[in-house]
Amino acid sequence: MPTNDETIEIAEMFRLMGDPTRLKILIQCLDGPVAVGDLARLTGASQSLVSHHLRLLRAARILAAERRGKKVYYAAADDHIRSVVTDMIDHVAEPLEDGDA
Amino acid sequence: MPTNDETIEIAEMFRLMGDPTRLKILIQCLDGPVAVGDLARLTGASQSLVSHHLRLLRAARILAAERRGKKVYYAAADDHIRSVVTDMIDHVAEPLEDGDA
DNA sequence: TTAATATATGAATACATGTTCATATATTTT
DNA sequence: AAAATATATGAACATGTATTCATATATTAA
Repeated sequence: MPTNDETIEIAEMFRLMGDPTRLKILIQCLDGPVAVGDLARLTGASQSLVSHHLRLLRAARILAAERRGKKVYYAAADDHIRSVVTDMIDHVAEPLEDGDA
Repeated sequence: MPTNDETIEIAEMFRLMGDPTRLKILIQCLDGPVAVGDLARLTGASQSLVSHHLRLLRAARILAAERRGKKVYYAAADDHIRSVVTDMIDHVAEPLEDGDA
């Protein structure tokens, strides 16, 4: 059972994953580093909006940034992030279970 | 890679888990059914607020309700929900990893 | 039926937040 | 140096939402 502070921290991470635009960005970053411009293209969001969201995801250590020349590449911070997201993807992908569990 | 609709659905689940009060409720329901009144006591939130949140969690099939006499008991809907939450708890509990992964 | 307990709901509100627009900063190229 | 490309940031706004308060509904007890 997490402490109160941990619970708030966990909620904060879920909250950040709980916006469709941010989640799309995050999903695109699961398999490897993606440049900001590409994220904008892939998600259909504006460059500005993507940048704003990236700042939040970076601050929460959900994504990690790395600069290569003019471009900045973002990738999932670690395997835990990846597993939480893929777990939820699997959850939604599966058919509904029986109610009498 | 989830479809756009699936992504929105996943974001909605994360969003619901992303509020501290709701997450506290959800965590209390991980190990077994808990009555509404007890959830209010355990989380320190008002009965009304707990009920409002329970409605959202129930509607999203994150929690399942079962009535026994006067009381209504809530529990995590399935193992996927449990694993997503416990995964995140483990993630936060662990020390920071090296950046050169 | 009335009273008591347990939960749910509707309205109102204060606050948070996602998005856009304009602009600033950083990096490379010429 | 200036121009071009890529990303970041600040302000403003419109919308969403967590919470409270009062009240309604459901179930059991007397």
